[in-house]
Amino acid sequence: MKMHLEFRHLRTVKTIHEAGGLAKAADILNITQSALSHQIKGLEAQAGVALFLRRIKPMRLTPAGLRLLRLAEKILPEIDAVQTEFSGLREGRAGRLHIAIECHACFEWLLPVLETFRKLWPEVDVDIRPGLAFDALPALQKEEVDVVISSDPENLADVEFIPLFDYAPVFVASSKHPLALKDFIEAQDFRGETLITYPVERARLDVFSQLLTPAKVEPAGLRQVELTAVILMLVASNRGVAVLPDWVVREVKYSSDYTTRPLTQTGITRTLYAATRREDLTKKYIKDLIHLAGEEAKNLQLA
Amino acid sequence: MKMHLEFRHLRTVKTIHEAGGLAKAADILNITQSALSHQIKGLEAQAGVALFLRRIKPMRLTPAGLRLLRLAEKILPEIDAVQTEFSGLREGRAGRLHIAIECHACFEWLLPVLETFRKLWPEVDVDIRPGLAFDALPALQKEEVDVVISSDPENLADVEFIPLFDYAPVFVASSKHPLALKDFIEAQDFRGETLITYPVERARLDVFSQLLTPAKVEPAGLRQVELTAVILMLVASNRGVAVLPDWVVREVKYSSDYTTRPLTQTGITRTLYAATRREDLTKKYIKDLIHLAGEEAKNLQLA
DNA sequence: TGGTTATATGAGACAAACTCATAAATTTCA
DNA sequence: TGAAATTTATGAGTTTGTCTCATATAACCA
Repeated sequence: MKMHLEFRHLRTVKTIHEAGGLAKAADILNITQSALSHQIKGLEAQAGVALFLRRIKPMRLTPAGLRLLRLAEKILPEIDAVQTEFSGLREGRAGRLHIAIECHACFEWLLPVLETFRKLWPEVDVDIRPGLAFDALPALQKEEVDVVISSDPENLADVEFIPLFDYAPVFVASSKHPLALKDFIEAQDFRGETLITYPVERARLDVFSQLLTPAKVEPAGLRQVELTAVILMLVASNRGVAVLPDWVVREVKYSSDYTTRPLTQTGITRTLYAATRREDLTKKYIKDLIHLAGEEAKNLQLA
Repeated sequence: MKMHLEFRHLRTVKTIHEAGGLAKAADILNITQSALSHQIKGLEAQAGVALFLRRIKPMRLTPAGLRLLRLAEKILPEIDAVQTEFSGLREGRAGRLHIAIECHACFEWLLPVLETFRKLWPEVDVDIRPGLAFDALPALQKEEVDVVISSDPENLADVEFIPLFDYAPVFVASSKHPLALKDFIEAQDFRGETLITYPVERARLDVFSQLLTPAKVEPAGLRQVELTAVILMLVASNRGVAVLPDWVVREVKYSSDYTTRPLTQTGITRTLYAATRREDLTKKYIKDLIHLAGEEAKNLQLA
């Protein structure tokens, strides 16, 4: 004997209890009194227990019925909460914004952007996922993340790359370093140096993809460091050289013992993009994020 | 836009998630894959949000779908718990046993009985309600209580009075009290005494209903005391006399400074009954309670 | 790219739930 | 106490929604 309880039944039990009678409850629920009578009769038959005292006239709950009432009072608000959340989603107030960043240094400007965003869109679930920095675009397509920050746009059917701002990867070295005397730095200059980079594959590092790999130059040494601040400290104390986006060295002032130089005579310019699924471009909060990123970029350039 | 969420949907969401696909879930739920497809399509239409990623092949939950999954995982166990409780009720293992006691002294033997009962019937919700000692029988008929302990049986259509045991209301007085010298006590003997009783109406007190009211005798003083132990203390210190069921004075030995005497030459014998709704007589635990009460009574008589 | 697996869709069958009309039971009030 | 009013129950018929069957479409994998 299996009981076929449904939300309808819980709502009925709760309403009959609160209204203090079948007829009034029927009125509240916009349903006939007959329907309710049939409904609870069916429920009682399936449950195998009496839920209401019928001998009494405005009918009341039995202990078993009261148990069901407690269940209703626990469960129904949960349903309502979910309904409310969903209405948020429908109306674009709520949603998920999980961001994958390919460029390791992007924390620097992304965190303040997200701090602002969070206040504007309190119902949006924000997160940064540096974990899948390698294959972020497949993750985007599989809807595991919603935005990918990248400087290597690809031509994909369902993904749109929106330019955020331009930046220049610049050479960073200790002020006492011999190369600090040069006007600009070329690939060859790295030959005798220890290069400090973020711990990601070479293809994702501007130094390699834009300079060293094309010139087939291999630095004397390599060292991988997670944090921007630490990279700059190591560079300042002349333990190696690095290449970082210009805004990083402008913004972060952990030490003044390093100098920056452009890469190549003309300098290298790159563009940072926000990649999203085409369908998500209609979402206001996605557009807002991109806008905020642009604003933040301006601040950084001026700094 | 109203969302018509039902338990069925929660089960579906949960099963699809666990099975890792629509087809497998359909198999587990003993339903066609088509039905599930229709079901979630309908749900998504009404909710207005996508619950599953259809671009991916074994389809997966969207964030909204995951929200629903969390709801399912919270709610479904609650349902199961209630189902289990109800099956207990159906099979007579569980139920409610709320007892109203008209006779105030009955705590003395009822508590140990219930202690035993509780172990035998762990799923029965036991309670004593001394509050409605006055109109206990209407409460029984309205299913507010399930058993009434009373010594005044009435002839009611739907209520059955089952004799539990006989007892004798006996006179209790200080050992130093002049009446302690008499072989038996008559109504007239109360004329100069202060009578200590439970705080209930006269009609419910054996002294009045069986002795004083018929004889039109009024004691010199009256004092109402809640607790049996206190009544006996007061009697022992000669602050008044009392009439209590014989088992009380046999069992409770708070003080040895009091003596008991029978009421009238022949002694008065009364019977204590358990009143229940006729329909409840089929319940095993009700029969068991009555049986246990009889056993306890025997112990008291022997003590 | 073609085979395979997984999901979607449409039409019809079926069952559940509702409405309407009315009966039965309980309470109220004169 | 008995008639009126109120409240719940019941049966028949209709509507609504959910399921199945057959088949189309889409994604995955080699």
